[in-house]
Amino acid sequence: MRKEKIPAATIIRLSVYQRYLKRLLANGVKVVSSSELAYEASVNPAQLRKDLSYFGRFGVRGVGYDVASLLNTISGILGLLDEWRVVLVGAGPIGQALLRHPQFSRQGYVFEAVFDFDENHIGKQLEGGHTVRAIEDLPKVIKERGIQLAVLAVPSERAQEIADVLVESGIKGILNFCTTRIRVPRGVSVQYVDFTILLDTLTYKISQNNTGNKEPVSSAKPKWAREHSWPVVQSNIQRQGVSLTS
Amino acid sequence: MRKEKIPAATIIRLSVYQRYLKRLLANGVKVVSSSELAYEASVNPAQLRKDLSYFGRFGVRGVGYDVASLLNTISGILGLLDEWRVVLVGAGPIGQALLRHPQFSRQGYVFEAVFDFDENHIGKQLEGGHTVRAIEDLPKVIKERGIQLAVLAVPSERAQEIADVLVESGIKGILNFCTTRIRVPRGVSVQYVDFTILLDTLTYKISQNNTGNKEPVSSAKPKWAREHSWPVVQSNIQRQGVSLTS
DNA sequence: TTTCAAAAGTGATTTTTATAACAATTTGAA
DNA sequence: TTCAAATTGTTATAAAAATCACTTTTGAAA
Repeated sequence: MRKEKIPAATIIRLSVYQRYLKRLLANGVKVVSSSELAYEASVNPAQLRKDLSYFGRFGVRGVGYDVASLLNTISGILGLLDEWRVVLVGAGPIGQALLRHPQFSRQGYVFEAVFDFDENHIGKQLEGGHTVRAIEDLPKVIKERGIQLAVLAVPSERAQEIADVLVESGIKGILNFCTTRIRVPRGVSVQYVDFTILLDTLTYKISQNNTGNKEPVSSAKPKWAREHSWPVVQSNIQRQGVSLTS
Repeated sequence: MRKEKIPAATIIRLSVYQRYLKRLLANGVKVVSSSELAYEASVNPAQLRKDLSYFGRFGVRGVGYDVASLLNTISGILGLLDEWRVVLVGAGPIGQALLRHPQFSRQGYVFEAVFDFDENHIGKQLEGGHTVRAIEDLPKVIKERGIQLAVLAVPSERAQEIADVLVESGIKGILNFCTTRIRVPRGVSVQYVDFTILLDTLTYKISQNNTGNKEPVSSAKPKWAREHSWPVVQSNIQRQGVSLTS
């Protein structure tokens, strides 16, 4: 079960499972079955078991998974047992909104420093106690503190230029809110957050439906839904990626 | 070439192609080859040609694609030739940042109204001339103006509840910034924007690299990169989805 | 004209991913 | 003890998607 190539979609699903496991744990649930957890995450239970099987055997047959222990296992796989420090580049509306987004700290991400190249922003105090610093300080801060993650929220025209600086300084992962594909060397990963692409896929679907060009819908209830008699809302995570990684 | 099932990833790539075509057009480029455009979008040129072939034949052999015409074609496929009106639910930091995000209007999306259930927000004037309205007004506004798209940026606990209202009111597509999977009936689509999931995939990769558990890297230059002698930075869009649609 | 290089379109093939199906294990009740 | 129900782990199968490799078309230079 080792050594096999692990689908990118599996990692994304692990993150979703992790989130629901946290909620179960908070609710005092001790044990969960693949069917239950898969239902929460809107995936096929066989998929969930398969996803886990890439990494080992964590359940008890006939019983299910221990919530606390599976949560810990998945967090470990994702590398989330420790805190991750992140630099934010770009203190515009999106950047500032992210600083205040509770989900980041809840998941163990800590914004260490904020940078911008706009003279008007530099030196400004932001909510949360961050002071906007000049891009020139980036390499120093990243190297000194050994930071590996960056959130990139600058105007798209400057995305590549900043990405180069980040990579040069030792950043290993970039969460990119810009609308340009950036190029990074092997060993550095990029994930894109691209709202309008997603909206475009929605408009595509709506347009299809409106023109009567309906998707061939398999109206039958999928077999796995019958494992339990839950209402079917097939909103699978399959193929969700947004990978764009390199 | 019609009637075939169209991969979700194809639609996402169309959106990426569209964006680069816009830039080419703005730069006065008249004609582009599949290799050039594919390089910009970081995909395999055969992939691009195949993506287009689902919808028709738009190029000229030996020549390439007319930029203006292909842009128009793709925009039409995606349903982007008209303006789309959107309601925003949730006037928190993320929601407000989105209102100010230029990419939306550039792509033809117009925020028609903003809603929140927080008494402290309701009635507040936001930059851009929007006044925050109470959730109670949602159904009326959506129905009266025939709005089909919604951006959902409320606290996750309330996501499903609001989604139900949106669906009930006639919304056909939801861009969901909440961290809960929402359930919607067939005919309604959902796209998830989930920052921390993406960060988690970055930490996974970084952790892998750090533990020496490297991905099996195919060090050879992919064949398609040899079509032109460009430097290879394999950051494919393949499998990017974030679909989670229903 | 003829020839050649460029480049689209597409069927065939390969790769990747998801699903199904079932044997193995566990628990608890008869 | 034995049996039945629950539920995992995993192999086999199917589905989906990406890539290749080849054919066709075009335009331009010789």
